[in-house]
Amino acid sequence: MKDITILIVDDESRMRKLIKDFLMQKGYSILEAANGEEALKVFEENQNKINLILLDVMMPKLDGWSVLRQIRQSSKVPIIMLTARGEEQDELFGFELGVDEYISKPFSPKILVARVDAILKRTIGDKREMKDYGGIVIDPEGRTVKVDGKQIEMSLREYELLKYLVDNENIALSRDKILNNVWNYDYYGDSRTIDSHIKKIRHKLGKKGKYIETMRGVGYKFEVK
Amino acid sequence: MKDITILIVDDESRMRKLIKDFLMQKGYSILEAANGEEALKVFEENQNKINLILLDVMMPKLDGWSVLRQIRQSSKVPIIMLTARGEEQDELFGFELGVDEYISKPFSPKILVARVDAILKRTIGDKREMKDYGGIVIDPEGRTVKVDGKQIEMSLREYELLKYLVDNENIALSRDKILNNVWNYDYYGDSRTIDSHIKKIRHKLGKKGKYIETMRGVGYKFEVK
DNA sequence: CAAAATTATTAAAAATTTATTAAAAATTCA
DNA sequence: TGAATTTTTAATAAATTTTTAATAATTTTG
Repeated sequence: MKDITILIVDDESRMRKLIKDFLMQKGYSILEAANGEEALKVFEENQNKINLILLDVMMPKLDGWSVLRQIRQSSKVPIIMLTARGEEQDELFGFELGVDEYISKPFSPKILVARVDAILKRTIGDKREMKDYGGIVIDPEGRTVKVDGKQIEMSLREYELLKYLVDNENIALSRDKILNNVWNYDYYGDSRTIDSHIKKIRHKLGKKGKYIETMRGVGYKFEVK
Repeated sequence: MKDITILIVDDESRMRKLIKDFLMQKGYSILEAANGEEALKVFEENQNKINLILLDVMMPKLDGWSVLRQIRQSSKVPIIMLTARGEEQDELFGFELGVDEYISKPFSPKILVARVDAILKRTIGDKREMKDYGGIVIDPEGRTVKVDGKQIEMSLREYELLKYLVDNENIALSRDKILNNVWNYDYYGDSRTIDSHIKKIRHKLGKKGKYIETMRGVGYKFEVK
């Protein structure tokens, strides 16, 4: 699961900070808004990367319900409402508008994190980050490589070497650098071993093997041509 | 829908009746208890079929907190606490003890029903959900594994290891990660022990054993092929 | 252009990693 | 406690990967 962003909307900065700290600790990226208007602005600007919204009900300028309604016109992003006690009568109303969950203040951080996790799990599942380098698709989580949609088998060193090359796309890498990064720092072997692997990788990549360019006297470079 | 049973614990019979009427109307089965002691007795006798408890805090003989504590020693059944206004300061304390939700009196029946529905949805609703991984069906509640409809016996470690693998479907898991997650963090043993278990699991899965892929130099990966 | 330097290719040796098997140790359960 | 089961260890076999070494091909340089 990679880079999940949560928007926290609350007028109390102390509350925002509290929630932010806990969620960041769990590895989530955070965006903040201090009122309804700001929330809509931030949401609009980052719509594509926001995975969940924590939305306070009681806020100046534009309250949570209004924000909720606006957002629901264009998005199904999961929303958790933060309600102060005594606002319960509105809850039913909220469910109809597509609120996914309520958390009433004061709440324990544990509860908050648990609910956030639960909702994200059932909405995003796993959003994996696969990169496409001109038809070479690498899935780092699954450690797989596909060329034109067909998976190819790669050994550990082959995979790591290819990964290192594509991670440094368009950058010429010296043999030394490659050895230090793909092999252990204390590797003493022949630097010819790189060639062997490059050979095999190129072969497995087929036509796209030419993306690995030989930099004579230096090393290699990955470049989509 | 399966027969869902809710235990209502409150010393006021009028209150019990009110809640009961609404919930029965929604199709739930109801059990009642008029005080803490009775609640524990009823719970013990019907533990297996009770899906949720509505628990009043203020009661003679044995108050709600004590009942909560007792029940939490043996069960994770969802519990909603009914608090009178002014008891809010105890809530944080309650969440730590495993309270799922609070509703403060007086409340609207609609709210009550909405919360009950919401909690049941996320507890029974998705928990009973068995997952099917290409013919391997896992029921986390029953801790059972079926392959092509036939149940297979699995030891603790085998089950946990398989569960960890399928929970991380399509993700390559290093031996370290596996050890840290399936075994204790302080496990010092040989990492070869993983192989032994993998061997056994694969054997038990029969043809589908090949879903557990060896990631040479890394670890293993579960992938339905 | 020829020699030198560098990389590609090939095949085989060496090293590493995993699978398998069986037995020992630990744990559970009646 | 003792039997049964589970888990771990250990040893060996098997499979795969990595490295090495030797030769060929290519590029650079004087």
